[in-house]
Amino acid sequence: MAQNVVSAHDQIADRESPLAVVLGPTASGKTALSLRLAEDLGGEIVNCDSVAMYREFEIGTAKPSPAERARLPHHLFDFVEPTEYFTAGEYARRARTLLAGIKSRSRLPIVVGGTGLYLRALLDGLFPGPQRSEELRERLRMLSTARGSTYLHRILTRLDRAAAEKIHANDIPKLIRALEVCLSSRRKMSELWQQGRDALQGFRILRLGLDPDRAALYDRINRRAQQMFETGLIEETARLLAKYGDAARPLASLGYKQAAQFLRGELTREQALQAAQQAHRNYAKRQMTWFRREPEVRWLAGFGDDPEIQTEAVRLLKPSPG
RNA sequence: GCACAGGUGGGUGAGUGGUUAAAGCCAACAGACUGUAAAUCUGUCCCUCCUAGCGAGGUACGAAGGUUCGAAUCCUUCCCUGUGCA
Repeated sequence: MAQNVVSAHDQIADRESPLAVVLGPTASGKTALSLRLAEDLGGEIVNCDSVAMYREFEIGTAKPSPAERARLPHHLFDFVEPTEYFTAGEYARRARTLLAGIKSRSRLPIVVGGTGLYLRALLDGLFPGPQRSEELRERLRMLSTARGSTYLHRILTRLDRAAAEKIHANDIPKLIRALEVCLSSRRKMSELWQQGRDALQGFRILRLGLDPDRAALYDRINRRAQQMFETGLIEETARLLAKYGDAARPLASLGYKQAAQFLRGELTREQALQAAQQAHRNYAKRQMTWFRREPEVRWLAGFGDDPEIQTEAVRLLKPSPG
């Protein structure tokens, strides 16, 4: 059934145009696959990788190289300032605007990335909740430090029992968001949830998922992290630290965090590398857990830079004749 | 060769006679995720069986013996490892 989605929709709804999504864990070859797809099918790349959206974070994010980007249009890379907070909601708005533009040019949008929440925000939408409030969060964070996360959970239970039951008492960030929603909207978050999500309209979505062998993936992750260290990740981190201090948000993310620990003398270079490799592996695992739940994914058992996988992917995306 | 220190589950590392199949941490595996998400959190984690439980049985703290109602914990010998002295 899944294989017929393209042709079936072609017949029924000609107002819907195709949208390709390439998802998969870090280092699975999403970039390589998306380039091939874009070139074969006349596509434009739309990034869905939260850290690659930040300016000045280059080596640790494995962004497509300038040469690769010169081959065809790439969107939503390098547009967030390092000190800026960026969110899934903001991403969804920008990406949707972009998608509409690509559609109007009759090109194939190819959304590529590993950030599950952002992808869901784009495709399925978010609930109609308030945006983040730094002041409120600051107060909640202080409360959490002073009284513990269980205390936050108790407050949430009083404000919104249904939401509290879904969030574990130890999960501080999610507790803070739920409290923020309840307090600043003066409504229960669980009620706002029931209003549903604003799913993306006007596209028939074709999800391609990369699912390489786990051991091979971990091996590739290790090598790539080492390569990042050898090709200037530490220098890049030092530059960012000097320029922004801790204010640059992605400095807390994979690779950068460990490079910063090395620079502060908390780890040796070797320890930092091993910790970075470990963090990338753990991340890949979490991504797989998220994407397994993604609906209607055509899984490809291999890496995206494998020509056979690419050919299979192209075939899946091409409308079947007749 | 002698003298100390030590050998614990995939790793690290507690435990020094009895609620100990053995803390905690890590890894691994599985899961959650509705505006910080490359974040954050949860579960499982010796083997087998089932009526799936704070259930039953079997193994287990370098090895082999011993003491004891009872040992990872005490004793003996042996084997390894580190450090010091030769």
